[in-house]
Amino acid sequence: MLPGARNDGHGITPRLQRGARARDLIYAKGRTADHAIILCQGTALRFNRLSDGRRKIHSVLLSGDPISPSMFFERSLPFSVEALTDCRFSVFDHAELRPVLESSPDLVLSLLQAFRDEENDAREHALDLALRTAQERVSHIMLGLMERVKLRHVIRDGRYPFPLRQQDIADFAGLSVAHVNRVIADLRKAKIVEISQGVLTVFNPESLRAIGEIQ
Amino acid sequence: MLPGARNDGHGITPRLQRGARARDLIYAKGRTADHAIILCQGTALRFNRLSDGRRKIHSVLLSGDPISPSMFFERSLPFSVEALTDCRFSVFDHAELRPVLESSPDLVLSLLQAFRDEENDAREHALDLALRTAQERVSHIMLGLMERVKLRHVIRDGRYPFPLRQQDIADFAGLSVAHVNRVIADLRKAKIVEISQGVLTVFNPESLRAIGEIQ
DNA sequence: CGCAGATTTGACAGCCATCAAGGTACGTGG
DNA sequence: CCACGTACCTTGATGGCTGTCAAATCTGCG
Repeated sequence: MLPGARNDGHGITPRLQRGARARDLIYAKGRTADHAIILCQGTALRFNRLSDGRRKIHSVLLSGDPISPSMFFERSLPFSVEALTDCRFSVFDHAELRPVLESSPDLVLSLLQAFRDEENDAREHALDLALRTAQERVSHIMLGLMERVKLRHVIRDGRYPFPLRQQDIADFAGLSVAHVNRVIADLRKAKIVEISQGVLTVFNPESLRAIGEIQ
Repeated sequence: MLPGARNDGHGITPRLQRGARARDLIYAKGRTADHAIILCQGTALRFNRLSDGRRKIHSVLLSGDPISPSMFFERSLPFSVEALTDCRFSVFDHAELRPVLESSPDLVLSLLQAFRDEENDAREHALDLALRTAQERVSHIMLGLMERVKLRHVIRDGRYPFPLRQQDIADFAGLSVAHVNRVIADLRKAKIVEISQGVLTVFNPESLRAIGEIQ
């Protein structure tokens, strides 16, 4: 199925299909936008940047993810979104969305559920940041992304597409690049995982889960 | 207005009014519950506990706050809730809630907005944990609570009701009690704030904001 | 080839955790 | 009235995890 021919299963046709190159800004924090955006292809990052240049990545977006559930009824968001790889995404106008939402209770329900998932994610992430070590956080990030990538790709030989650079992992896990590098080096030396050319190879998933699995 | 006489402004009457003593568990993580709970009086904590006993506080609930927006349409939550002070709360049955929600679009909208606020809160909190120092986090927690308490109480002489113990602040900020104590001691020595008997006295709000205000 | 971006590594420092001990306030019971 | 227990706050000593800074290496690409 071509991206241009897709809809969301609710009979809504996107007004626009658009693309972005890796590192392009898809949405700038606070910018007014009367539309919702859903990622169709590629990987993107939700993040905030502080005045001193430090960055916090809130989540990684994969194909099928909306930029944010809020964007279905809000005109601006409190974070930015940037393409990590080349992306394609669909744009849905608020004007066209509103009547559909108002007449479709189950669409509203999936919106509520999307919000619930986002909130649970954010809470779990905060728990990680507060209580887990660097090793645990990095492993947990890998495991979380692996789970989601599995739903979209056939995985062979434990090789997962993994487009995050070490700087991205650092900004996600609240660590310095140097330390993320050391953590990954340790995982590599222990023959648990290896990252190379945007591919995460998992040699020992049990050990990885033992370190990064929550609860 | 008596708590028992309150409703939420949408014409829904709570099925039950209930109370809890300080330190009582109001809701246990994962427990099935076919109702939503709204705090009417007192202060409560949303938290998770790890198997090793460590605790992460996700947020502080004040009067008027729902235990969680999810609870309006989910049967269980992924965290527990405990009374910090003596509390009163209202219980709304799902069975009675559902038809009201389905027939009232603006109620659903406020639910969506509540979710948006929760998510933004959680994200901002994660950013704090990832990028801020202990001083900044503790000050930020104080400022956030002060803002919300201002909406509910008349504040005189910079004296805010503040029921969190140092252990609670630690579990909220992802710090050890010992270090929270040192941070608070520094703030006291700098004549910025003082905590005593559940009252936070702010001597120098400008300095506090200079440390803990975000952006 | 040469450049830019990313990864890797080492030396060093600092923030904060851990552990331990003591202090204070307050209620309870003898 | 005092002894005692409990909960919470306070403080010091020590160490470790992780940040900072800097430089070298690697990689892809024009």
